[in-house]
Amino acid sequence: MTTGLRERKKLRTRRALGAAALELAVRHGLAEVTVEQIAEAADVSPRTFFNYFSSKEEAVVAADLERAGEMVDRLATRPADEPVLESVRAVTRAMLGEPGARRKEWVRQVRLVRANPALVPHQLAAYAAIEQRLAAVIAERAGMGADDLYPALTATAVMAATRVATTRWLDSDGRTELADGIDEALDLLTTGLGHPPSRAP
Amino acid sequence: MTTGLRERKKLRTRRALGAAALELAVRHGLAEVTVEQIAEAADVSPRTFFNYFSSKEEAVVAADLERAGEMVDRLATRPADEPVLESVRAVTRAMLGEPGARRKEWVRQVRLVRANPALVPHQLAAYAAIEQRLAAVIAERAGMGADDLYPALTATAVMAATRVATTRWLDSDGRTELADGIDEALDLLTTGLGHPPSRAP
DNA sequence: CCGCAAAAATGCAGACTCTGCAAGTTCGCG
DNA sequence: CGCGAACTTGCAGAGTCTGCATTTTTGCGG
Repeated sequence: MTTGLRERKKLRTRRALGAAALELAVRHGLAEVTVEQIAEAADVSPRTFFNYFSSKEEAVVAADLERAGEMVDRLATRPADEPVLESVRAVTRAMLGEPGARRKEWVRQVRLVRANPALVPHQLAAYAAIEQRLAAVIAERAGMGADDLYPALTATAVMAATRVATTRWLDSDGRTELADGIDEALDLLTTGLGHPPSRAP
Repeated sequence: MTTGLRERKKLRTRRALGAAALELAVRHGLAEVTVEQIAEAADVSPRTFFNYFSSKEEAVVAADLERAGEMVDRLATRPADEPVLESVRAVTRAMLGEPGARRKEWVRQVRLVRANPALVPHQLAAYAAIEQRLAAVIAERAGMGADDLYPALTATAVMAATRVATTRWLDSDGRTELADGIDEALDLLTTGLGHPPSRAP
């Protein structure tokens, strides 16, 4: 087992801090929340907070980073001969299907980011970190290096597709299905962006 | 004319601050530079610095934001019946061709970002701002709304392509031509990411 | 040319962020 | 058990960033 009591406790603390940050930010507004409050809510000292995150923004975004990381992990387990974008499709649908309380948490977080432009840079930074890992997975599939153009570009494009679809879904305010939006975006990437899609079917 | 003396002076101050921030960061390392030093170098008070930028990171990245904005402006002047990705190609080549001292400045800046991960979020935030405008231009071309999927996704994808190509170009350390890399990336987007490109020609 | 109202720049106080360092505490391995 | 590594914590200090009141510039109409 890779999980000593030590590691588990650290993870719990980390999550507690992230959750507290999100909770407080949603309730009082990001700007009104101080690191001291977050630390107190998670029952650690302010100094300890900074041992885990370098800012409250990072803490708020941490859960999403973890989530995206899990997505890449799952991607790595898909059959190697499946086209990459198909794998993404499958994993996305799977993750969107399962959710319990985590999904609600995620939606709150995404909404918070929209409401606080100050969070955007941090969210993007988190995604950028994931992109690296995603590129590695794609590269392996394609039998290329992680720094070849195709894997790198595909990784960013996939993240972009997800982001755009998510944004549109939020804007639609429940009138669309997120998984469908992501499918549509992935379709566009698959067939190429050379021309606008012909009129809706 | 839209440019009163007032506006011009403001722009000059803004640029002076950005340039000073970049210069100092390159010379002494980003972490070693304080807002006070930047302000002094630009001959304004520290307080004034914050009237223009909300952090030194933002100041460092400002020039690139301006540059990207110019790119979108030029894009808007291309013939409306030209395929979007072709327009991007043309504008990119044009801007990469012209440069005088500005290009060197840009390269320094991009290198600085690579060396300081702390800048990544800010760089990405700048690009995200541009994406909005880019999406609007693309939407107009395609006769769609700026929040339709195609324009939004294409805009992010184009930015992503540029970013990836730039990164790869930097890594290649002068052994490749940036414009070629961007072309290649745009080709991929045009033909679709469904399959890895067949072996090199 | 003059003087005025708007726009900018500035100084200052104060709250908060974040880091290094030097203790304490806790955990798990032998 | 008992020790060393890993964590947490407190503290001091430099720096960031904001609001507010004040002073300086600038553009304009008379």
